[in-house]
Amino acid sequence: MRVTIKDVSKLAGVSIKTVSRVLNKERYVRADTQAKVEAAVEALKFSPSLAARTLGGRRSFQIALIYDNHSPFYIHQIQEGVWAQCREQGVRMLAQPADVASPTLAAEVGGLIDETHVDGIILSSPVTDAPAVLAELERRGIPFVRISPGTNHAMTSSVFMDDVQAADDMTTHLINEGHRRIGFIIGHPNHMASDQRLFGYRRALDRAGIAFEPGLVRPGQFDFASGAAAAETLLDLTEAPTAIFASNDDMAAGVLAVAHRRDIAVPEALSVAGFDDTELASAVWPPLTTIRQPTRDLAYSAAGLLFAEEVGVVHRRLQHELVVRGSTGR
Amino acid sequence: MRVTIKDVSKLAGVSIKTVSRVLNKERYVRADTQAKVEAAVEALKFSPSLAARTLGGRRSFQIALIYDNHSPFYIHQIQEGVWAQCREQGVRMLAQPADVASPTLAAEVGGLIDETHVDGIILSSPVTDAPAVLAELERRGIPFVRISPGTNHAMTSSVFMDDVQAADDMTTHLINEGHRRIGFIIGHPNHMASDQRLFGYRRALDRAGIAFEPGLVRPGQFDFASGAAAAETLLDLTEAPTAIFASNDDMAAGVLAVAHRRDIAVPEALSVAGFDDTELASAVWPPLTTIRQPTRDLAYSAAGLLFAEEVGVVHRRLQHELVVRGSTGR
DNA sequence: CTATTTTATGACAACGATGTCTGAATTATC
DNA sequence: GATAATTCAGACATCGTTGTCATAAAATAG
Repeated sequence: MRVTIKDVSKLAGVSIKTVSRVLNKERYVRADTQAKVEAAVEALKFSPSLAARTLGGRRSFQIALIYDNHSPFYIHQIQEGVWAQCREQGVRMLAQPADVASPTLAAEVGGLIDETHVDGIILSSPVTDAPAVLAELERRGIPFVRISPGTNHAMTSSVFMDDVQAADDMTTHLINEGHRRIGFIIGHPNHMASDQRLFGYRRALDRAGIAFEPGLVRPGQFDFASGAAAAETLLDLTEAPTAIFASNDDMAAGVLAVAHRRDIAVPEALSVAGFDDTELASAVWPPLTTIRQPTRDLAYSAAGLLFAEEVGVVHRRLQHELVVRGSTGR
Repeated sequence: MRVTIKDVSKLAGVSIKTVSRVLNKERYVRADTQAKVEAAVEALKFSPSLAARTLGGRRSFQIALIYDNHSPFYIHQIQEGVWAQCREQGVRMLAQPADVASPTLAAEVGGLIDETHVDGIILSSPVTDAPAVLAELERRGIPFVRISPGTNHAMTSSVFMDDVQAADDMTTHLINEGHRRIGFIIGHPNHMASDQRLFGYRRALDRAGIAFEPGLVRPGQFDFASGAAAAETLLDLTEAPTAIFASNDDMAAGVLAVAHRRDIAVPEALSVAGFDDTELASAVWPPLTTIRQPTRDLAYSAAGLLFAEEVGVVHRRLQHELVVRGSTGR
């Protein structure tokens, strides 16, 4: 049979309430009592039932991570970061895929909260910017933190990086290498970061006095196929770009593939840049010059904010980094 | 305040037990009573508390997926598949990273079960073959299903593919393309599949009457870096192989990178083959000839077996497929 | 038409923790 | 040394469901 708090209390010779106190590190427990209880917990290998703690108490020791992002790398890093923080805090993580386009998303999130009583929620882009979800969460007054939201005015904490500056950095890097015709592949329209990266690209061009050419900008979906498709049309231009900056690594890999197929030497004839520095960036040839987005740290940090009490609303910006590898140059 | 079963019962004009009956699709509820209850549930947007159901009842409506696999692609597909099945069954999935090398793993799994009361567990390779974990699960008598276990004699269900045959198929394919010196990169030693793939490679060579050369076989870790390192040593041989078969796509990507760096044309001067057909296989250049492992389906199937009652122990083999792309040929 | 079985519903205890309240033991204060 | 404040520990209600049992109503059997 299951080992319960009752068994522990019996073995330790104290009341169940005292065991509970030790478990929750409450005040007013004598050191020797605590030691007795801890010994009993250890001896019985007791793990308290989350269900009972949730039902009886005010906490559930669970948080949910809600995501809708089709880059496995990205999700993996996000999960990793949140999970690491949860482990430190002794809290379970519920990973919940979602579909931002679904009209029932807010209701589903509400149902999740009712069912699981989660103590808080981490929202990953693009769910960070689904108005219905935000409204639902605010209505319920449940704590939540957003990772890389597109809008910063919400009355809730967030962690993010400066997408505009990062895209600016990358574009400037390409300009400094002598490129004047730089193609750009936009990210998935659901993600606000897509606009910001485009904006950073334009800002860098402006500063360098290079005219913006709409023909050099193509839409994408953050996946390999759309990156390849965009590359095809860009390289078909009579005056093709000498560099292509894709809004994420997956699309940059698509560009590389097209370049290889057409026998265009990278970086000699075409420079290719990505964004995110996921595992993919170093798994392709040549390895991608990219922006190291501190994805795992963003996630770790976000979960940290969720647990930090009394800190109020925090908007924490984490530093990105330009990682120069073999895919750019002249 | 939270909507509880009491509110529903009040609105529907029945007892809470009757609401519970409807929720659990029990027998002996009149059709009109059922309709009344369902209407009330709908009107109040009631979602029953998992904690209370778990505590009061015999089920927790949760299962856990335990994995320790460092290929984000693979994990992603596994999670996807299990999650899809859980969604259909109205059950939550707890994704739990683990470290097979940790001496406390079995205890951690035990703690997880005690804490969450999960109804069942999905084990993904290599946790499928951690004796301490298997013993712990069997001791507790909790249902579990293994995905791609290395050993088949356990008294519990599993889903898998024929790794030996798959590796044999790939090797045979390379032989048919005219290759006689075929390098092989072994997978991570923790994974039983690594041995099986090596065995398939040898079996195909034997059948074709090609002598096995230990020098053409190198150890790997299932990651990019180890694949690249193995490729370096293989290509340094005085009589280098004309084809390299890596035990997974990540390592094959490493081989490709080395080939590119050394200006070895793929597939003209060197054929490269992978295994798994993850997203990576089509994101590199040239796209990898590989074995399509039905990872997502394996996971989906595994979760299905967990929920299927009364079927007893089932060992289900799913079909693999040789996917020929641009990285092999002559 | 009565006895029996089947169907349908409700009352109430139980699950295993935490929260609240109460009181005893210890320490601090004057 | 008496009183007040603080520390420590236990009794008991409570959280929101499901399981068990009792029993009423309806269907079936004889």
